[in-house]
Amino acid sequence: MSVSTPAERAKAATRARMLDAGRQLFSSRGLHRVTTHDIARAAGFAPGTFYLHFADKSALFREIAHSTFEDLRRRIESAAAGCTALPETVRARVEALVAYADENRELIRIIFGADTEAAAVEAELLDKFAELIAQGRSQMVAAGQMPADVDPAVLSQALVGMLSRVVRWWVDDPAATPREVVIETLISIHLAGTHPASRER
Amino acid sequence: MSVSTPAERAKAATRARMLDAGRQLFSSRGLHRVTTHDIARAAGFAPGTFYLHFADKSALFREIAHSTFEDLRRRIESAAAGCTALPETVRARVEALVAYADENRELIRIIFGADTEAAAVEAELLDKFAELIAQGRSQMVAAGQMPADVDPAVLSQALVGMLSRVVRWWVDDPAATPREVVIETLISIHLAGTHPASRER
Amino acid sequence: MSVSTPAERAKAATRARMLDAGRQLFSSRGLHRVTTHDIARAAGFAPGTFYLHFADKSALFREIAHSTFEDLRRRIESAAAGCTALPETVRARVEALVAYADENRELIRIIFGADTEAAAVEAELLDKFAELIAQGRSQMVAAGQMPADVDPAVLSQALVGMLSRVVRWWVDDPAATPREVVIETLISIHLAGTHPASRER
Amino acid sequence: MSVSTPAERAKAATRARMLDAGRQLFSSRGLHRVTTHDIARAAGFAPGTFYLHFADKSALFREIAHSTFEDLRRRIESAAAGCTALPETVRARVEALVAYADENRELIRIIFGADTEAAAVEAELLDKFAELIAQGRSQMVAAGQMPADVDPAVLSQALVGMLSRVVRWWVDDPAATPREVVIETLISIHLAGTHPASRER
DNA sequence: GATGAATGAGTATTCATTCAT
DNA sequence: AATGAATGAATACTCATTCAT
Repeated sequence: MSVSTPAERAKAATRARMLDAGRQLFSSRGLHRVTTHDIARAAGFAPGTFYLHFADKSALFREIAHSTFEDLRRRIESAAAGCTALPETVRARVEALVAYADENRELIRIIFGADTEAAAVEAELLDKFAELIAQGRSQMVAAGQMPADVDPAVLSQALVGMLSRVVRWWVDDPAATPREVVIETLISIHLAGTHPASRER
Repeated sequence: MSVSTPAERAKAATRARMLDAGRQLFSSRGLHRVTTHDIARAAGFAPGTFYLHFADKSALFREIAHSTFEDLRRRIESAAAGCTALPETVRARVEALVAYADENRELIRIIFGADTEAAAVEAELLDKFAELIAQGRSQMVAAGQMPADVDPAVLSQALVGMLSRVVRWWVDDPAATPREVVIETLISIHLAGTHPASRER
Repeated sequence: MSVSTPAERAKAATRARMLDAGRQLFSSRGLHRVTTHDIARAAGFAPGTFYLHFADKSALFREIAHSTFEDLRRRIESAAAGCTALPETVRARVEALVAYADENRELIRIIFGADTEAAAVEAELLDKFAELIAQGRSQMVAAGQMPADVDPAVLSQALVGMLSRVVRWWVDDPAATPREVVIETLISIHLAGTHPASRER
Repeated sequence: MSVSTPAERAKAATRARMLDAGRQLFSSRGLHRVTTHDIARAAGFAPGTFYLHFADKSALFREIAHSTFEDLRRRIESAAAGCTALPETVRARVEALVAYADENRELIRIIFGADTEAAAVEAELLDKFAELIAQGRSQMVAAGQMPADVDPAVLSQALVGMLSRVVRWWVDDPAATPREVVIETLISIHLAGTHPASRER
């Protein structure tokens, strides 16, 4: 006994083609430079058909973004499924994230927001910020201290910011930095952040 | 004896009021949900007046974003001006950043991009990402390893991501986390990231 | 069995109504005193509908102007189709031009520029008109006497200026001058211009 | 006793500079691509000053166009002042017109409308031009042969159209046709038109 | 289910003109 | 007489969304 009628299957297929078209267009042009007509046309349908499958443009966008994110989450979790020790877990997760980014550059732009009109300005500013930090770093040569009290919420946000920023930055020019370097660096900061107490002092 | 004519002063005042209005509106609504009419009206002028002072909407936005960033940069650099040792430098910088964020919540949203239509979705996703990481962390108890090879570019991006994300996250609900906790956490990760070699191996 | 779908027919009908509305409005008010809203409203549609059928206002204008001109050209050419001798050809052409003007006063204002910033389009059309005349002239060389001191390019421009000006002037107040007088005068100047050598010297 | 106070002279000078600036700008860009700000700036004054001297933009344009036309009329009339016979009169007038066009290419574009929405003004001027020609014709009746089948009004319009079109066309590319060829051709058509009876029938 | 013509609110931008200084 | 900041009406063009077929 089939769980779907032919009509249902046809509808699902149309929906899927719209989602595909949306993914492609949003990742290259961003949310507001893509019209519902663009999406319908790219999917091979008339403008009105869009609204037979999605409430509005942002509903499609949300669906794409969330489903992409769930994909990524599954990848990360299953990669670390068999790991018990911390370092292996971190390594597995970071490797999964970077692999996903490498394979799905456009999708990374959707979920980590290389989107938007303001993105150009924001990117400039964050780049300046990176320079500022890099300059500071070059002056630093001595050893640091690491207190034991690391707030979990702040830490999470910090790691999110670090991972999303690095991944987003890397997919724009993957040739500039070998994948392994990205992975090792992320792992090492990750572990350092989560285990500061393990450092001497 | 003033170096500017009354007309020049009036013009500069109008410009300043437009900039203020823009800052306020952009920080709460984002670039494309604000019109040039909105800005002019909020500043107390007619629509056309906007174009007497700015080439277009994005020119105003860029000016606000860049000048705000320069403010922040100055704050950070002068805070660390007298420091020589690494830990003090890092502390001074982080404290300056967090203080600035605390005092200029709306501006932080502009320069670190809480902007945009897609921001809502992006924020949701990054929050899920944060949970994912937090969950993973709670399972982790053992010590990590830190390889010596930390790529400077990746590290910069990682720190930028970390700092901007944490600050942006914190200003949305500063009451939830004491400022000192944010500062100490950022410093400890920062130092850990920049001094991986200091960990035992 | 019709070759067009109902939708295509509806679209073509809308287009045609826009063209009609444009012809009417342009001829009485000129290109820049007519808005795309005016045209859409006069045709019975909403403003946005205009852009479903024309790229912009000047595209509509060009289409009206060029198609009108082609109409006129066909009228003139078919009127002179059977003529072989010069005087009959000239008479047939002039009569066709004046008849067209009499029947299509508003259109004459559009193509011969009773107003407008549409000068670019008008210039193109008058240049085509000059070519038309030059072509006619080249056929007359065989049968006619062409003095060496009449430059063909200058002559074409002179005849274009004469014909377009007289026709444009006449349609503004056709009652003031009988059609036959206009025709006979144009013919006599035309022949004189093309046959100056026939004058006694 | 001076007829003007210093203040009056200053005002007249400002006015004159505005007129000059207008002439230059209108001839190269046409009526509606020049703003009152452009004119004031080019004349070295602030925007508001424009309205101290002219009621509005079109008043300035009309003044420029009419005074230019009066210049041309004077040139033509004084050139033919001493002529009594028809052919010499026609020659003198045509030579004066072509010489003026050659020396004042930009001004020709203003009065004979190489562009512009200034059609209303242009139409007035061409009507004056037609009168000028008609007047000349009435003087020729005494001396010349005027056939019954040439309507004076139509003839005037025809000559106006011919002369203005040829002159306007020629100034756009004077190198393409020698001045003498233009002159001789215009004269020959002009005489043919005014003396059609002289043709053999 | 699909179509696609039509909608109409929304918005950036220009510029002739005014008027307080 | 000159200034120049401010005005605000005007307008082309876009696009998410609807609905009759």
